[in-house]
Amino acid sequence: MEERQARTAFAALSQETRLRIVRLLVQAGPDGMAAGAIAEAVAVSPSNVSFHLKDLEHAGMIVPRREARSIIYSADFTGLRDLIAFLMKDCCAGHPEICAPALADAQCGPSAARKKARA
Amino acid sequence: MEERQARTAFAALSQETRLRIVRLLVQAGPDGMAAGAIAEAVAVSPSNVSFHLKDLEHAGMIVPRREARSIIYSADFTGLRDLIAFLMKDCCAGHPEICAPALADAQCGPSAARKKARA
DNA sequence: CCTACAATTCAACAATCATTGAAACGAGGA
DNA sequence: TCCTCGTTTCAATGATTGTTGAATTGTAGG
Repeated sequence: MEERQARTAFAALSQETRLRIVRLLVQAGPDGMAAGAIAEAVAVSPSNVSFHLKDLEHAGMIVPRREARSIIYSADFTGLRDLIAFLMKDCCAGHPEICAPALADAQCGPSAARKKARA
Repeated sequence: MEERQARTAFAALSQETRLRIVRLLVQAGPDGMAAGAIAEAVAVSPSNVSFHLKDLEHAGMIVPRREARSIIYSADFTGLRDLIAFLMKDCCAGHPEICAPALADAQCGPSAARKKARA
């Protein structure tokens, strides 16, 4: 991931409403949520949520799809993953021994350790 | 890590000069660099670098120490680690199978895999 | 074709943030 | 003590960003 792209993603996540939207959509999973439902969930006006959704989409954090009259947004797990990778690469650059413990603390779930061991 | 703190960190990293400073200090390691040296390295005025350093310090991304007449800044690896953990927790929440592959891609170095396997 | 609905776009305004240069501060060395 | 160097603080300015409400676009049903 390029530095410029990473900065755009960081900027997107630094805003309260946008971060709440991302967390909401991560929880919602691949099914996603309609723009209107998101607006209601985070309690902001439709035009405002649209503004932020566009920003998040541009930052590669969410992805839209049309479904009947609604537009459904869902988290872009690839984008989120790439951002984590960028951060880890910078954090650990030349100092794996300092950052490595973070991996243990930040494990996603009980299966993660096994997946690592396989490698 | 709290959401508010994470947002402050994201905001800090979203600015070009600040991100360059963080990457510079990560590379510099625990020894860190003096404010003046940082200013020269990223090619901005002393007052401007001071402004950004204060912001990064407030965001928990760097830590200062006095040394003779200079003030030495170094990367706050704990803060960076916490931010990664926050991102992974949000990204993976309820979906470890989607995010887990990121760990393999983002390994710090060749020794990381062994350290994981040990766990 | 007309109406209703979901979402976006637009223009305007308020608020926040980045940059600059001058001035002030604090720690050493002569 | 006085002077110098490294850094920070301050006030002013310009640039970005967030918010609001009205107008617009696109989709579906009567």
